[in-house]
Amino acid sequence: MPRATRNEALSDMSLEVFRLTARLNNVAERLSRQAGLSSARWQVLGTLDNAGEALPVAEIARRMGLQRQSVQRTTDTLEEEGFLTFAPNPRHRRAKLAELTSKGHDALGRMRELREAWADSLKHELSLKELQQATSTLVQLRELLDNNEN
Amino acid sequence: MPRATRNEALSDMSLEVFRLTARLNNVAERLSRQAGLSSARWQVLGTLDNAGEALPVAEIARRMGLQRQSVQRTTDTLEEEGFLTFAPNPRHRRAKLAELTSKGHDALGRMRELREAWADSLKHELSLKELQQATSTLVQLRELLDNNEN
DNA sequence: TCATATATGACAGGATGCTGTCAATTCTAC
DNA sequence: GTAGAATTGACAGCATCCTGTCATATATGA
Repeated sequence: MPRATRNEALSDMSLEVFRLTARLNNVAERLSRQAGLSSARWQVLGTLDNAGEALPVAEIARRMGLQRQSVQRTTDTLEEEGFLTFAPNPRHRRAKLAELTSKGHDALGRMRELREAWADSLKHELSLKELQQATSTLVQLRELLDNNEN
Repeated sequence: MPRATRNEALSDMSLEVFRLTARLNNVAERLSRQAGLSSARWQVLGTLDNAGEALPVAEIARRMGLQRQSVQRTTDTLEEEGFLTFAPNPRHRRAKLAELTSKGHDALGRMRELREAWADSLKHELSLKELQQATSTLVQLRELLDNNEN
């Protein structure tokens, strides 16, 4: 494959990722607002729920691929609003463990309904295979960027 | 295709798009800093260059898929720093036309070199076909979101 | 023509990403 | 065991996205 062509394809994909991100964020903001959340807060709660256990902030950040300090603020807000609480961490005195409250679980349940309704309303021609293949390519690129520190 | 499976694939892809965006933005910030730009400013200049003609701010925003006001501030900064200028628009008194200065062209030239060097250093196994197929899927989803106002 | 709708830029404020720095805590190597 | 490295949270500041509102300019339709 010609070098220039490959580079151009990479560049094109990057620009499209940026464009799509804006749209997806808009959708996430609109849906999550109906549950008293935002896109960022939803993702933090989702990460916690997905983990199946209480996690320190730094660990949530790693799983989301964001900086510690970005997640810190979001998590603090979520605690203030009662969506999660901090429990003592027997393995680290400072790194308290964030865990969902019942209010947090309720909000996530509501988000699941909203997300399903939204996805169902999206009449699209994209096949499961297409979606999975595209996702796989995105994952490969992300892992490459993570490992090479490029 | 089962509804739940399709929805899950959509959700998985969305989360991966968010993760990849963070990495791509990091790369773009690091590269563009070397040319006195930022990721956002680079994209604005690139959009102007790609258009091949002077454009009002609102038109740049449409092409980038961002809100007018977001691009406005970036463009104002670029003008202050001399990367572009505003020329009168014979077709609209308020909507002045942004066009690259020679400093803007120089910066973009430098960015092209930096981008090529970066892409060349990225030893990856991603085929041209994979990249293009993934991009095509992303485009389809974005257009769907644009048209359905979902 | 003229009233209304639409498009544009200006300005302001909020949310959330980043970076940098510091102290507290834990881990690692000797 | 102890010194230095790494991790973590706290705090602060900046960039850039968003939204909302306003006045101005243009386009549309009766």
